[in-house]
Amino acid sequence: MADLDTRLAARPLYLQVRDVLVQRIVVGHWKPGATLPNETHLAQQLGISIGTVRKALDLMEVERIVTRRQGRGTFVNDYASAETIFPFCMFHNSEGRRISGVKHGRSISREPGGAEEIARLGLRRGDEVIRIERVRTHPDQTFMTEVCVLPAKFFTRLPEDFGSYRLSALAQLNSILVGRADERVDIASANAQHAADLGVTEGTPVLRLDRVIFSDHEDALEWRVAHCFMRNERYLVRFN
Amino acid sequence: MADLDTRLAARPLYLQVRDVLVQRIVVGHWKPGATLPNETHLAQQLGISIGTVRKALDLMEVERIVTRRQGRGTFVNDYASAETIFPFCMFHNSEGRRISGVKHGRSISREPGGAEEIARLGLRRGDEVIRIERVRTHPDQTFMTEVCVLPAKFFTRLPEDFGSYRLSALAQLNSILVGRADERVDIASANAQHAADLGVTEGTPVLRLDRVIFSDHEDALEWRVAHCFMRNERYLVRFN
DNA sequence: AAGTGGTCTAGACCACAGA
DNA sequence: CTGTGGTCTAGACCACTTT
Repeated sequence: MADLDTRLAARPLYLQVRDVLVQRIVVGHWKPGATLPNETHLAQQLGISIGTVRKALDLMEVERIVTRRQGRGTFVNDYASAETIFPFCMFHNSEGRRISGVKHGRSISREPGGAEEIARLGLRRGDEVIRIERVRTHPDQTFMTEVCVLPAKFFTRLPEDFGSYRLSALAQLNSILVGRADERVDIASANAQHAADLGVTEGTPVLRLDRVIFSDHEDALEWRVAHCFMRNERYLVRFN
Repeated sequence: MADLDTRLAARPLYLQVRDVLVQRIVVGHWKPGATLPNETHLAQQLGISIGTVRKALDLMEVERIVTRRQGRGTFVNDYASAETIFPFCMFHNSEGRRISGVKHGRSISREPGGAEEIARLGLRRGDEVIRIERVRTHPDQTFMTEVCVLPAKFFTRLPEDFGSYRLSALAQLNSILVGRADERVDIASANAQHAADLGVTEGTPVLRLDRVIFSDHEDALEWRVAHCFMRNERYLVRFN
C-alpha cells in the first residue's frame, strides 16, 4: 500500500490513487506523451486491486489528464502540442473549421497588480502580475486584441516566445492543471487602441470577452479581456 | 436476460441496459421525480451483475437523466421543475445570481418552414415548423427578444402556456432527450422590431445569440435567434 | 502471439438516510 | 435498524493493437 490509505481515510482509495498518479505526472516522473505502466503493473505496485486503478485512470481521462486506448496503453496528455483545452469554445471560419489565429505579442510587463487585477485574480495587495498585450490575426487581418494578466507567482518558468503562449501549455510547463473558465460576453465600444489594432474606426461596437481561467485548485491563473471585430470569423460555443 | 444481449452483440451490455432503462423513462414507465428500483433489484430483474447495472446508472447520471443519492436511491430527473439543462450558459444579474427572466409570448404560428429554417434544422422541404416570438424581461425591462423555430414533427404535445415553454420541459413532455447545443455569438444592429422590444433606438448594436439545440440522436430540436441589450444583466459562459 | 485496455461477474464491506 | 448507493476486491474473458 506504500504511502496510500491507512484505512478509514476520509478520501476514497481510487481518489488517493488518482492524486498519486497526477502528482507523478505533474512533477515530471511521467512526461507529456509518455506511456503509463499498464493497469496490472500499477495495481501490483500500489498493492491494490486492478479495478481501483481502473477507476482512478478513468477519472483522469475524464479530467483530460491522460488518454486511454484499448490495445495500446494509457498516455499522458501533451497540452503543448494538442488543442485539448476548452475544445468547446472556439473561433471558427465560415466553413466551420476551428481557427486560433496567429498570436502576435505586443508588450510584456511585470509589476505589482492594480486593484482590479488583484480582485479578479484573487491576489493580495503587492502581488506581482505578468501583463501581456497581443493581437490575433487570421488569415491576414487582426480580428482580436487582448490583454492577459497572470499572477507571477504561478509562472516561474516562461518560454522564449512568451508573447504567443497558450495557457494550457504554459500551465503544463509550470506543473499546474487547468480546471475551468468563466467568460462574460458583452458589447464594448472600440477605443483608439482597439480601433488601430482591429482596423476599424473608434467607437465601432466590438465583442468583448472577459474571461478568468482557474486551476484545478480554484486558483485564478489568467484574467483576459479580449476585444473582437469579426469579419470572416465566428465565435462558437458548444454546450453539453 | 429478457430481451437484452444475445451475446456477441456489437453494443456492450451496460449500454444496452442504459438504453432499456432510458426507454422505460421516456415512455413514462418511470415518470419524472420517481424512484427507480434499487441496483440489486434491477440486476436480478435483468439477469445481470450488479456492477453492470451500476455502470449503466452512473452513465445515466452523467447524462443528467437520473440523480443518484447514497442512502436514498436513484431518481428520474424532472426537467419541468429543475434548471438542470445547460447550467453553464446563463444570464446573471450584477451580483452573479442566475436569472432566466420572465418569458412573454408574442406570437405563435405553424406553417411550412422557410429555406433557411429547413437548412438549419435539417428538415425536408415542406416540413412544418412551429415559430414563436417572445421577449424576456428582468426585472421590469426587456433585455432579450427571440425567435424560436421548432420542427412540428417532434412536438405533438404542447402545453397551454406554450409561449413561455422551456425546451427541456417541452422535450420531456414529448419523450425527447436533449443532447447538446451550438451557439454562435456576434453583434447585430437592432432593427425596428428589436428596438421597440428592447427600448433602444434603431441601429443600436445588440448581442446576437444564434443557437441550435440537438437531441441525443443529433436531431435539431430548436433554432433560436436572440437579440439582447444588457443593462444589469450579464451573459456568462462556463467551460470545464 | 503477446500485451493492452474494455467488459462482466460475484461478492464483501462501508457510509449515509430515514423510520 | 433497514435499505440505499459507494467503494473495493479478485478474477475471467473479450476486443483491439502491435510485433
